[in-house]
Amino acid sequence: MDFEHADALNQAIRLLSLRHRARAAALLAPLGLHPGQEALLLELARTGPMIQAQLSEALGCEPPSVTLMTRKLEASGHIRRTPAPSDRRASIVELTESGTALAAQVKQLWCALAEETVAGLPAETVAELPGILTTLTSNVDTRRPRQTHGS
Amino acid sequence: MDFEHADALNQAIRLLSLRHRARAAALLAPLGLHPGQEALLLELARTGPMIQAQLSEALGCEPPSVTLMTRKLEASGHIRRTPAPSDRRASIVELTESGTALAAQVKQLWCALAEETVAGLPAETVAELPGILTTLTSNVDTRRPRQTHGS
DNA sequence: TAGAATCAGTTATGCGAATAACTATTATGC
DNA sequence: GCATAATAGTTATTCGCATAACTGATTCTA
Repeated sequence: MDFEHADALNQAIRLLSLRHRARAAALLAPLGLHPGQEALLLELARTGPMIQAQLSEALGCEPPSVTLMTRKLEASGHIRRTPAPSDRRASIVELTESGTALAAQVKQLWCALAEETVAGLPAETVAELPGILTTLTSNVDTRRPRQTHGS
Repeated sequence: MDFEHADALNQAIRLLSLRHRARAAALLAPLGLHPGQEALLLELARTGPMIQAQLSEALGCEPPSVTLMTRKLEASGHIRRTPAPSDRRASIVELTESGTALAAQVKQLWCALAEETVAGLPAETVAELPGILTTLTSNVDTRRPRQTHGS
């Protein structure tokens, strides 16, 4: 691949990151959330209470990041951390009532953001987009080094 | 769009950001660069000397970010900042010899990264990928609100 | 069962990037 | 020409995310 195409691709990914995150930040700000925190709330809403190591795995970020995010979400009252009975090293993280309500709001925002993001694209492109992006992601994934399609 | 699809898309974009950036960081580290700095070098290599406001526009990030990045790249000797003769507010940023050589290395890495990123995708998907990503980006762009294809 | 390796979580630190607030310069309008 | 607006750049602060180094708890093993 020549540099022109390579740069177009890498630059497009970099800019999409910036803009999509900035747009998410703008939508989440009225809820008092910073981008990244919504993923934690949504994961808890989807899967239920879990320990931080599982959150780290599910969110695809490192444990220290989870420590800081959980601390802030706990301070704002959206999650609760309780010691795990079977493992005194671990903390069980779960949504509070406030957090559950907030997650429901985030879900709506999330749909609006996705629709806004793919506006103007043909439906079939939209349909295959998640798969394409997932392939790209696993191609450059240094944590789980390969395993493209989960078949 | 229902939440399942919306979340799949938003999450895929978020994860691609994290992983692509992390992979870029791993490739750039041996050159002494942090991700984001390579874009500045490549822009200077492509367009030539320019002032920071133009860099901010070209890179799609805010002026304070440019201030910090230019300071660090200047400290490591890859760029040079000289006062603009016609405007005493502005600084002209240009590559040094070291920066020019580094940019050439970055170009090679950039091609390798792009090829790695799109591995396993059909050629026609790869061909339309930059356009799709650019559309997504301008759909959520809060700086230049719309104007998808530059026709 | 004692020692080693592993694992959960935290702290410290550094980076990119953002906003807000500020200085200094240039351009504009009357 | 002078007051006002707009522009270039910086500083201060905040956030997410990363790595490195560490503590404490658990598990494996010899």
